[in-house]
Amino acid sequence: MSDLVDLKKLKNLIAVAEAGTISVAAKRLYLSQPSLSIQIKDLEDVLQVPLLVRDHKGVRATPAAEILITGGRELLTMRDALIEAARALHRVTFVPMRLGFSSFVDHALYEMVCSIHTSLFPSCEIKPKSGDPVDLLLMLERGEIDAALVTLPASGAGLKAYPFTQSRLVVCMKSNDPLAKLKEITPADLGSKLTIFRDPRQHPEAHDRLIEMLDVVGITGDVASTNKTPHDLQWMVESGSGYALIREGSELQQGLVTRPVAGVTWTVDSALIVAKSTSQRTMPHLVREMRKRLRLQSSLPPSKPVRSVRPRISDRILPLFG
Amino acid sequence: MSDLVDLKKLKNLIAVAEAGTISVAAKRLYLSQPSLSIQIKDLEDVLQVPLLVRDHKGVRATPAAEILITGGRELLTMRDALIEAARALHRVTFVPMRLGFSSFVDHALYEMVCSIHTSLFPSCEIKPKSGDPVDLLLMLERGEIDAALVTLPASGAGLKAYPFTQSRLVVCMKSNDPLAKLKEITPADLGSKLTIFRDPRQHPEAHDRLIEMLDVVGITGDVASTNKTPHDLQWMVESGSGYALIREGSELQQGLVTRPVAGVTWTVDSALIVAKSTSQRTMPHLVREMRKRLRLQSSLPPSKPVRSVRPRISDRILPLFG
DNA sequence: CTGTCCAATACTTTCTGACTATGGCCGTTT
DNA sequence: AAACGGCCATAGTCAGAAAGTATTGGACAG
Repeated sequence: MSDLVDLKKLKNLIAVAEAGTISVAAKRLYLSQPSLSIQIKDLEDVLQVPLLVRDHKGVRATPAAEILITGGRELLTMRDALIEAARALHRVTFVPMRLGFSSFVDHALYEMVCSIHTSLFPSCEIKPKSGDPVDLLLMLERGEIDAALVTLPASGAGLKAYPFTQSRLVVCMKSNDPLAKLKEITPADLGSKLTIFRDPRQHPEAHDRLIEMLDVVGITGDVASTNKTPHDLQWMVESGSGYALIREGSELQQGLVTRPVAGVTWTVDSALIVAKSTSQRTMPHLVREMRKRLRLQSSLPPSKPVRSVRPRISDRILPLFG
Repeated sequence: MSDLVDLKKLKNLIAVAEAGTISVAAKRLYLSQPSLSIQIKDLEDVLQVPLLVRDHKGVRATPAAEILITGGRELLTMRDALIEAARALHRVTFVPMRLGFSSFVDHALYEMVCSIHTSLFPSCEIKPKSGDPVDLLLMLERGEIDAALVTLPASGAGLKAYPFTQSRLVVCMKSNDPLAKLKEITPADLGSKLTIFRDPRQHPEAHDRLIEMLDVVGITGDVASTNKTPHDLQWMVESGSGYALIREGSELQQGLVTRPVAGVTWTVDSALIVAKSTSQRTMPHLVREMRKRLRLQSSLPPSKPVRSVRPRISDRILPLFG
């Protein structure tokens, strides 16, 4: 019987008791409410003991559950100590995780990757390296870094991409621009004023695709200004040299606004690229946990029919590899 | 990281260390060798510590593994105590498991069911009830028993069958019978001497199918003697009133032998029948564990192309239910 | 050499576990 | 009252984890 009670279940029971309701606990645990309900029910079935008293405003732990909770906490700390002891004995230090990131990747995503990795592997140091996607991919192939956060498309020998987030692209303009009065911009409005771009050399594939997509709606992307960072991009807009496409929800400088483009939905995908041959064994766990957390909060806010920057469906499934 | 180390893995690590080789431990744990290898490897990857020193004659635990093993044992006993405590608090007694069985079901199977159930749920009493399949199924439908071990086919409203074992049927005869000199009997040899049967009223469906199968090879099953138990069946054979079909490998009385029938492979399936609505929440676990144990040792010893007593494939998948 | 024993790898299959959607219950609000 | 909102439970579906099979490779022992 005891094999049917594992530490994960105990941990979740504790979380439920602490939260006072299953739904709240589920949120904290990045689980759905039914999953957690079922876990508790399984415990009750196996032990044949009621653990929670349910009422309309939540749940309360029964005395039996209290025992399990205190004992469970003890077990959990003992397990941690045990692992600590075993690792200390060998005096092993984790090989640091060398994480590359492009400056055009959402900072929150980068933070999330770091925080999840350190919460999973507290003693594993992260060595961040910022760089251009094209360079990062090369470094990955050479084994100089373990993973990189870049925007798709991204390809390289022996690399695997795990798409994490998808954001809509919107037009960035000065707030006193005449077009800023409109709720939406039509492609025609943009005319030839979409001139401010990210430096194509940073990510040639992404640039080509973007130009391609613009072409589809009749916009010729005249690259007048190329920029190394999102910050520079906004400065250029501010200085009045034209419009730029940026990630919806980006933090904006004073005096700038963004407007969606009517009739199209351009999106940009951020992904973690990992070399299949990496010696970092932490990567699969990191990816799994990231996916778990992003699952529930995913999906773009509904606005327009979606049409991706990346024309082929296959890209979404296997954006890269050769 | 610690969430990636669960008690099951620790338990298996302990088993490996105790066994000295992964293969042996796998057998004891009713697992395949690769599964266990992978589990250990996962642990080593997560902890980034080598746990086993492999050589050609097995494995040896590293110091780090020793720590995990002693600590793990402690954790396991603490968990057991914890569960015990929680259950004791509520003074819950398991509702006993009422298990029916037909006397024509292999006794070893019955023993196995009981031993697994009590090893999973030590404090859950088993109340065995022997009876005829037809009666047992009725009792199941009425909720008077929780599960029954019978031979297929078996059907009933709201019942679900879990086939466990499949045995070949062989002809039982006196050892001084002229046919006993042959290695195999042909259906023609049997002629009309196959006259000793199980009481058809005990299990009408099974009887009908058997007659049907005999008919296919041109044997008319003249039911001259009907018997309530396998024991009685053998007595009848011994007394010389004819042949009987019995489960291969059955224990035989003095003076009796069995011979396979050439050209056909008749088999009999034993299954656990469970009422879907039973209040016994232990049943799913019992079934799962039984399947796990039978998986590795399953499959009939190769002898002849197989042809089942039960004519339709669908029976194997869903032998019953209405 | 060849056979045996053990562990590791590659690939496939099974089944757990998590999700979505929905329904019922109970208070609170309009 | 009726409608709404919060909470838990159930049903049904699906992806991914875990287990299995088959095979390879290495290291003796005969």
